[in-house]
Amino acid sequence: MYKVSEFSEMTGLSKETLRYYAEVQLLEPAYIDPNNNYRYYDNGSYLVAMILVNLRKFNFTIQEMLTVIEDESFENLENILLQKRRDIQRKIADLNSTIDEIDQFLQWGKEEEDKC
Amino acid sequence: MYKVSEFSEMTGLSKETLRYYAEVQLLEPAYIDPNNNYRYYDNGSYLVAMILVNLRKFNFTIQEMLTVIEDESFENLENILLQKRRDIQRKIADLNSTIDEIDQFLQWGKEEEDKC
DNA sequence: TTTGACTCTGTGGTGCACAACACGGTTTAT
DNA sequence: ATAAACCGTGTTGTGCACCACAGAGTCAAA
Repeated sequence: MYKVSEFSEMTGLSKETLRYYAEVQLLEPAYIDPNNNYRYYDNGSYLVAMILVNLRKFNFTIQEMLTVIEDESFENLENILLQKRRDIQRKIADLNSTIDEIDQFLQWGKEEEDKC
Repeated sequence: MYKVSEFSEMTGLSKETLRYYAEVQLLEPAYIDPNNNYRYYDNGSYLVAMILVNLRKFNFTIQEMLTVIEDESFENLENILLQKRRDIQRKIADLNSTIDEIDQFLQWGKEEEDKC
């Protein structure tokens, strides 16, 4: 059983983040001492935390992480990851068309210049 | 001279956005009636508005748009657009590496599965 | 002239994911 | 026993780019 500071160092998640994750029921402590409300985490928490750290890298929102965690069997994790993968590819496509639009705008600027 | 409603329809910028842009001195009205503080826009405002609408499409922040507008000659517009273009390509690269990481995570999941 | 449409100002809210306090209680090491 | 280090709760703030609303004044057409 680890206290927040220790668990924070283990996981790389700040104490505030851990508190926040507990609040939104994303990563609830394994045990809470009823005397002082101290939060304690265990190795199970650590596994979940590791997954969260990864999902965060993938730009998952809290809501998305919740849907992953709520499915305790992690059966849908793969599907959600694949969905996220498609989202990212869509974003890339959007950015590429933005680049095209910028190029058109630059071209338009050049034509205006030629007119002068 | 156009009043906000008319100018809003012309440009596609909402009245609130126009007010906000006036406030941050991004697009200041051509004339403000001192009697009632009504804001009036003209064809010059329209040209600027058209540029802003485009820059917004390119995900420019207000700050970035300000740097464009403050340079009245628009001499730096091309440079700024090219810089933005590079930023976007960097973002694309980041997203691609995120995809790689997702793929690795998926692979890791499969290996864990095999162990069972 | 009346009525409806328009305009202004000022203020507060939005969403996201925490960070940063202040204040007070608790634990731990010496 | 005492001081340092730790923990809790509650609240506010952050950044961005607006949106929404209330209340009041103003304008334009019939």
